[in-house]
Amino acid sequence: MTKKTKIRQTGCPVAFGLDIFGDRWTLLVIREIMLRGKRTYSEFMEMEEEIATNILIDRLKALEAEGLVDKTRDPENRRSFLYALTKKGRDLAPILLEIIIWSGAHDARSFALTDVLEKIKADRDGFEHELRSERENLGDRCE
Amino acid sequence: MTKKTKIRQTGCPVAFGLDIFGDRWTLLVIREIMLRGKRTYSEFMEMEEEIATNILIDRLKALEAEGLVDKTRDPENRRSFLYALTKKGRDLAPILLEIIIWSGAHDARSFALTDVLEKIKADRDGFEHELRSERENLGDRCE
DNA sequence: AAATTAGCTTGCATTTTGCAAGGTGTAACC
DNA sequence: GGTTACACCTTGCAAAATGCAAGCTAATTT
Repeated sequence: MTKKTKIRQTGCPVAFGLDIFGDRWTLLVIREIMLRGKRTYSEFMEMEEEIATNILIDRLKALEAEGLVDKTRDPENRRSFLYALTKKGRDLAPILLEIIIWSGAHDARSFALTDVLEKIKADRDGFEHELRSERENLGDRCE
Repeated sequence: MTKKTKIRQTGCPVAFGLDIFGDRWTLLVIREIMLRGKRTYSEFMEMEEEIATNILIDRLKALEAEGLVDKTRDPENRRSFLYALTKKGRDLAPILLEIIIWSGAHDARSFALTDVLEKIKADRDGFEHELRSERENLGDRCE
């Protein structure tokens, strides 16, 4: 993992959050897990934004180190691992939803995840609760 | 301004948002304006996290270019400029609030902005509305 | 036992960040 | 009106992060 980016010990919650997910890739990995039900390295590699292998593994290790994801062996495929969000990771749901709402309002070209945006608009709290629930494979339907 | 970071034309609202504020500094500048009522370059330079001058001006220019802040001459001090959030910028309020909530729940050391966190807990929608309102000097009291 | 799959590691070029010093256009002071 | 100070930057360079391509290892399939 690339040298841990300097932590700003100012006690500010905004700075704390940015120290963990304030970069161009971390929240995209979270998105893949939370909204598209992805769970493995190879599935993450399939994301549209073409993340580089070293960046992906770096972010996965950082997320694991911060306690946002758990990594376990896939019992059904011993050469694969399963990455799953912890509660701390699932608690990012509202942040992700607010980003989607903001971009939905301010970017005409944000056509992906429109099903998600519709769900948010229809029942924000219900959908957020769904995302935070522990069961897996939730987001498979999101496009 | 440093070469415009590559835009990911995937149409994903999460990626779109990250293209604009997915770095370690942009949302801290927004925080200074929105929660602490700061308006000038020198006031931003006073932030606890010690932003470098070139990074600050780079982010201010990017925010202006993206239409999140307006830059005007200070009518009362011709050598100063005033940076103010546009509606698009103020609409980031919920994202900032959710980050504060998340860190408040997952970082014991996030002691700054506790007054903000209390306000959010007491009346989330009211406080968000207050932040989104057009009048200035709102956040002066936040610590 | 050869090929394939899944998950990485490594080396190197490019880009961004961070740090320190310097420069420019008001404005205030003597 | 000359010096000083303030506010806002600019520039040069080192360090770190990102991006790209190739290669490597262990588990599995053929």
